[in-house]
Amino acid sequence: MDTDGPKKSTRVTLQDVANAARVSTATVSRYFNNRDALRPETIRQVERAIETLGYYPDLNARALASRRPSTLGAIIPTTENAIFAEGVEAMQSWLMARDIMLMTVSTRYDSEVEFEQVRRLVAHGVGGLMLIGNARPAKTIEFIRTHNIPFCTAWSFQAESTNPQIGFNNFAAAYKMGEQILKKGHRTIGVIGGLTQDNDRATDRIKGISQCFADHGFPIPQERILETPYQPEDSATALDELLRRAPEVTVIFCGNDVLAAGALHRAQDRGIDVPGQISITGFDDIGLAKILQPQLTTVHLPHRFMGEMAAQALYDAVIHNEPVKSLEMPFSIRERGTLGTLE
Amino acid sequence: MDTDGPKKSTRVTLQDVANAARVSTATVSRYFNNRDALRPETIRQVERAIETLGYYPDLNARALASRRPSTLGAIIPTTENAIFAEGVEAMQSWLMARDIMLMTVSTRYDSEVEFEQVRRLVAHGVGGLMLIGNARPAKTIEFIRTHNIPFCTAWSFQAESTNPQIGFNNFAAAYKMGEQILKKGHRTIGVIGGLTQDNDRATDRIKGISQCFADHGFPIPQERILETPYQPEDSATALDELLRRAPEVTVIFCGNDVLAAGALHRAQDRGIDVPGQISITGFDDIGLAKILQPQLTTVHLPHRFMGEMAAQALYDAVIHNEPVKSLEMPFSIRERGTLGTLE
DNA sequence: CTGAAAGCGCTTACAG
DNA sequence: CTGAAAGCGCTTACAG
Repeated sequence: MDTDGPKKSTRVTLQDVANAARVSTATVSRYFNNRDALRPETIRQVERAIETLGYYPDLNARALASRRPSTLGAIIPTTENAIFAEGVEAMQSWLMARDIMLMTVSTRYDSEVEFEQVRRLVAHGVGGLMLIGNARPAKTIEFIRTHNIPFCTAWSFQAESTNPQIGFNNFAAAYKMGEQILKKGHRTIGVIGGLTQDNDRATDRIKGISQCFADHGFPIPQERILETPYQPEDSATALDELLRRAPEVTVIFCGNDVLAAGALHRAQDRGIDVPGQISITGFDDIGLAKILQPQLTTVHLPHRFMGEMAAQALYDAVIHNEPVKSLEMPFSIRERGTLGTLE
Repeated sequence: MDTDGPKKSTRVTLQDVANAARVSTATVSRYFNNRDALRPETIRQVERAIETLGYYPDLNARALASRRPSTLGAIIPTTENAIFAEGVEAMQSWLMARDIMLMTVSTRYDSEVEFEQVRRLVAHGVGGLMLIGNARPAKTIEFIRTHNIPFCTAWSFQAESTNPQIGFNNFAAAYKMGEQILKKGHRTIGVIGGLTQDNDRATDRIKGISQCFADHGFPIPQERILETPYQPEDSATALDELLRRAPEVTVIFCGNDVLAAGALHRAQDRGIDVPGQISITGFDDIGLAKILQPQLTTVHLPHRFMGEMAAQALYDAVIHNEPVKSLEMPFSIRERGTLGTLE
């Protein structure tokens, strides 16, 4: 089988294939990268050698030699709930079909951790980077630009941002949900939003619902707007606090589905009928929204589509050297069970 | 700043640092890998050069040259619900603290996809691999062994398996849940399990609950055991079917929390009180279990601990050349709201 | 159409 | 303690 004396490594290399096929490594390389340049007969020889040796190229070595990266990075706030999972999964599938690996890491909603993750991924040779949202210390984007790495942000689209963005208008989506809530007759609203620090999605969603109610003549008092970490327990606590401060609210706008689930759970625990006594709305439309009882009325987002578009934008940037262009994604309100009509 | 003429690449390399520090690349390399071998003064020179140039090592090139991998792979059935997310997240954190990147990919519960993912990760140079469970076509493990890649399986621990496993005994856990159910007075049970094809967790859980009820004199008729994909909708459909076949059941053992959530949701939709009229149990104790109303009685697993142990086992194997040793993890029953006492 | 050779960014015996 | 040189597994002008 092995006619060239002892091999030290267990790994089958290009060189091994070249020896077996009695051609140069350049030719074997061309088999993978420029097959048209080879004679049919040569192709067959190489093919046979690859087959019998069970050769698989070392993609890192290829990336190093060709200066064409084989990995991209996605940095998301959390992997532990489904908010980003579906989009990232779609992104990964799209890229894998093109032989690019997506490295996904999380920040726990901490912009310092995010910065560390950026450096780590760059050190690991990612050719492009997707980040979530636009709010973060300037040094992070500076670092990425300095290293000349194509990037985009996602899950947010802000006219005022200079980042390439594949996202949606969180302000407008929250505003629209506000109109829906108003249409149902609600006038007295509470808000349980995510922490707005370095989080433009949380910020814009709170701004959107606030602006909407203000525009319609029902400005939301500051004490009815709560910020909380993204854990169901935190949201449950926030619900208690909100009801203490303003027992008169008839509806609670939550910054995402996880917060809505926590609030719903606590309300039901306290014997409050949803939506009979209090309505609750979510945001994101993750799988959870349809498992809850009643199902969540929430903002639907095109998670998979957004992931694929981000993948494509980065791919074109890294492989075809195109600039990453922004793309605004649509959203819509999904009316389900937790938003009731008043009187 | 740059005294050595024009640079083509934008990337700062070891060579650049060596030039700036007026030492050889070997010395700069030693700064990272064998600092003790350097004079304090040399260290300072190199440090300064690194600082001013903003140098970060290319970890792939390092891995190539040192034959020490910088990445590990985790292949899990799905990233879209939280079943594996917490464990993998813990694994990733543990490895990152040691400068190893974890590449996570999913199989959609398809063992052919899993095989493809193994090849892909190996091509991308992972030094070790974690797979979920022990049931899969033989070629997958053969491929891994042929390539001499350390691996372990997780989320399952079977005495009869020859794989290195960092997992728990699914059979015993299901059996224990069965005892708990019996203790509550239930005798007529239905089962909604996951698809058992190439899935030892699903298989062992069904076996465990079946054995338990049989041992206690209440064997479960075949038609009261349903297998279904892991989507809440599938589970909802399964509940309907189960209730059609056997309206007399007082409790439903579900193969995991997502299935339990789907069954719970459908039951409540049909106006069935849980646990008043029907009890439901889950498995895994993911975050979801505590958001549902009532909260799920389920099997608690040490997700984070299991992830960290898998990380450590693989790390020791890859870096210190130790064999991967199996480890059986504990489990426990979490009594919450969905399992009621019969009369 | 194909090969010899240089090079991608590192590490590591081997000398001194 | 430090450097010159070979090598990790690939790709790609450059010749022919």
